[in-house]
Amino acid sequence: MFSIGQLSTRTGVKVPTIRYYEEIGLLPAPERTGGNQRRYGVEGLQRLGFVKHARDLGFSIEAITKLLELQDHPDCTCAEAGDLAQAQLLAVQSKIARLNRLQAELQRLVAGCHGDGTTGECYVMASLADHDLCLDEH
Amino acid sequence: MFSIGQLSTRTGVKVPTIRYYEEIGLLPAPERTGGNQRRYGVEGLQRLGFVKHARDLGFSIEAITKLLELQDHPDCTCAEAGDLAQAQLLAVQSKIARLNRLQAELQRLVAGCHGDGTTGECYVMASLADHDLCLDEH
DNA sequence: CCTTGAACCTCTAGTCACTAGAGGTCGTAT
DNA sequence: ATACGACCTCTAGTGACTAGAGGTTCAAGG
Repeated sequence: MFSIGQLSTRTGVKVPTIRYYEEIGLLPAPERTGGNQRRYGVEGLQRLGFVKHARDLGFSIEAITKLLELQDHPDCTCAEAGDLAQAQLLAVQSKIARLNRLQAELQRLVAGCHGDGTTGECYVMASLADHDLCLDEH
Repeated sequence: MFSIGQLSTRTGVKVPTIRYYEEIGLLPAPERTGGNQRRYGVEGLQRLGFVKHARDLGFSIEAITKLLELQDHPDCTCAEAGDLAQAQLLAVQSKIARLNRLQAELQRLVAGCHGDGTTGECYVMASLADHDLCLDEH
């Protein structure tokens, strides 16, 4: 049996976050001691590990809820899990593309600034004020 | 003079968001008509354009507040603006690195799923449940 | 057995950057 | 004069937590 603190150190999920997950129904309410403290079994640890891992991969709580439902009904087809992962992959890829564009502009912006003038003639400020100075859309 | 709606269509910032920016002090309170409606001049339009552009580049409201202060005192050195842009660039780059790692794992995850089994034997589910199946840390 | 102190409990409120909705007023075109 | 869209304020909600107050329980050392 694990206390909530032990679960926290083992999974890397903070204690208030674990309680929050329970509150929103992502984790089932565990047993309690006579003094009303949470005690988790191995299955609680595993479920939280699953949640943590999926969160690290950027899955939303909503998506994780669906994944957990699939996990609880292991005879359902796995296509849906694949779809969720696929959607997550596309979201990640579009974020990367967008960030790459931002990176390019920020690099241009930083390169143009020598830190030796006043903001009145600063390329960073001018570029932020005037979108037309950007090379591409964002 | 522009109404809040005209400002919205010209900058692409939604009307409630403009009011929100005013509320938190990012935009100065504009003039009002006799009937209490906001009327903006060109400088209001420009300031909102600046904010929009910086937000699109991922600057936090806090950072934008600083940038606007710098803009309002154009005789200060621009080094600080450069620092903010530099910090933003580093943040973007680390996000990109992280997302690239996630992308790799998600691709592996999606590739391993053929959508023809049950979740009991699904690679997606197994991989999410067991972090040890990951190739690298995240 | 007793005490100490860290870990636990609940509850409320705050974070960021908005977004949604209710219920009412204003401006402008016909 | 009358529509009707755009505007106003205010409150509350979003996601995914985080922080703090104020109180209780557990486990280890004496």
